[in-house]
Amino acid sequence: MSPERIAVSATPRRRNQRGQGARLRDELIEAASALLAERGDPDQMSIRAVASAAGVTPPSIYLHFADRKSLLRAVVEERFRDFAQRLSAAEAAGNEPFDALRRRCRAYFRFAKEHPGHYRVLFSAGALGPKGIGTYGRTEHPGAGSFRALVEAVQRCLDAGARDVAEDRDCYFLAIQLWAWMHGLIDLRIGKPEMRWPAVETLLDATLSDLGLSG
Amino acid sequence: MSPERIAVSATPRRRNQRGQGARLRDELIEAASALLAERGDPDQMSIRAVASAAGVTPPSIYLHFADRKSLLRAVVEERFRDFAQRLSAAEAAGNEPFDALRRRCRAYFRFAKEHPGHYRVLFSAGALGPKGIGTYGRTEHPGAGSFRALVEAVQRCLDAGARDVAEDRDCYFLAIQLWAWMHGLIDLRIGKPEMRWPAVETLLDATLSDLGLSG
DNA sequence: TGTACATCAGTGAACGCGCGTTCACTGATGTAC
DNA sequence: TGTACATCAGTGAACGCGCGTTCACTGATGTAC
Repeated sequence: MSPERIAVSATPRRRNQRGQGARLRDELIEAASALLAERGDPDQMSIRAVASAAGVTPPSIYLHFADRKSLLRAVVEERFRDFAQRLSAAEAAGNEPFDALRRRCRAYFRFAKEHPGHYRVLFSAGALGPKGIGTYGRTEHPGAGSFRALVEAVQRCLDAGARDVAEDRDCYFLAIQLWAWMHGLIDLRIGKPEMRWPAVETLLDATLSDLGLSG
Repeated sequence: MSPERIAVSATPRRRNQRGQGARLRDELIEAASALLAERGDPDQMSIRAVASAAGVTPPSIYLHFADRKSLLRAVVEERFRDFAQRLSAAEAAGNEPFDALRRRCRAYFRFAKEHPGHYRVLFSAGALGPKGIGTYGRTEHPGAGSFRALVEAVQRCLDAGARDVAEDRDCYFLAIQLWAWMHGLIDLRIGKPEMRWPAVETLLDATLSDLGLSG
């Protein structure tokens, strides 16, 4: 019954060779990632559950991470890296600014659909409670780069002649509007799956058009 | 140190008079509401914390609620009622459809700003985990009425001549766009307070205009 | 009017659980002489 | 080549904690006779 008892690997795991102890670090991050994907809640990523999923006893986690928060932080950074890379790759496949922006947005929705647990951990308000990751202090937030990339993608659309009705809105303002809208749609869909939701593609095209960011 | 030990009322509470036992039910809902407002996470609303806040021992909660989930459900319904009433009252102060819709939206943002903890419990994806409230089954979701009211407010704008460029979008589609956008903005602001956010009023007016729903 | 009794609004102690973290340890493997 | 030793990658047991829920109980208050 107790979830930590569920063995993930049938083979009970062989101790790493001398000098290869750091491998466990990666295995722990991977196991913790899987737990977050499945549960979608950082509180559920317990030291004991991660250890069990990695086929190891709880104290061995402390050989590689100072505490639970450090492990969580490492996992979140890893997931943000993956997220950023997917979106950039998708955008790069576009051959002009409007297409590129649209591809970036579609990749955003795709990530959320394929990894809803991770999406929630990265972006939902609930992820940052007293037991969450807390503040990042003076180091940059691991998702900041992706937001900058979105702002730049919007700017390229403006440069290409979007919103030709002269407006007082800059790329930052428009990026906030677009991001908030995408996030809200995703978060509400996760939280209220019983509602009747129009297709994401249709909604995205409509919104890009409303914002004056379609070709 | 243990949070449940923090006495909320200095006077240790007097037992209700005979026949007035049901009063504790309301006191428990109120205490639980305060906890949710403060913590913003249903998992933090523990039986023991609620009991302590109400000045009562944990088992007495079971005199009025079958289990933790029932209590949580009762609190959420209460908060949804308050939410719906505020938004309707705000909308009613408008004298034409565009103004009414705008007032409804502003009241939505106001509720989230004044009660961020409750907002998260009502609307954020994180609120519905395995330990959350779960599904409402065949009874209507307690927030359904508010969404219908938004759809109707949008429809009145359409009737009043919004989006005169003939469009294929109906009031439901537009309400989804608007709601997703409002929710995303609120949820991101709660989760990423370190970012530079434009004023909500400015953003709302821009978005209503983009959607063709301003007068 | 007085008293036995029923009811009501709770209480106190206990249960088994999973949690983060600590500490002393073990046993295999490599290295120095 | 053989052996003592150091190092490394973990383990096993335990700590104190808060949790949801249960059970038998208590003591004040109203009611029947």
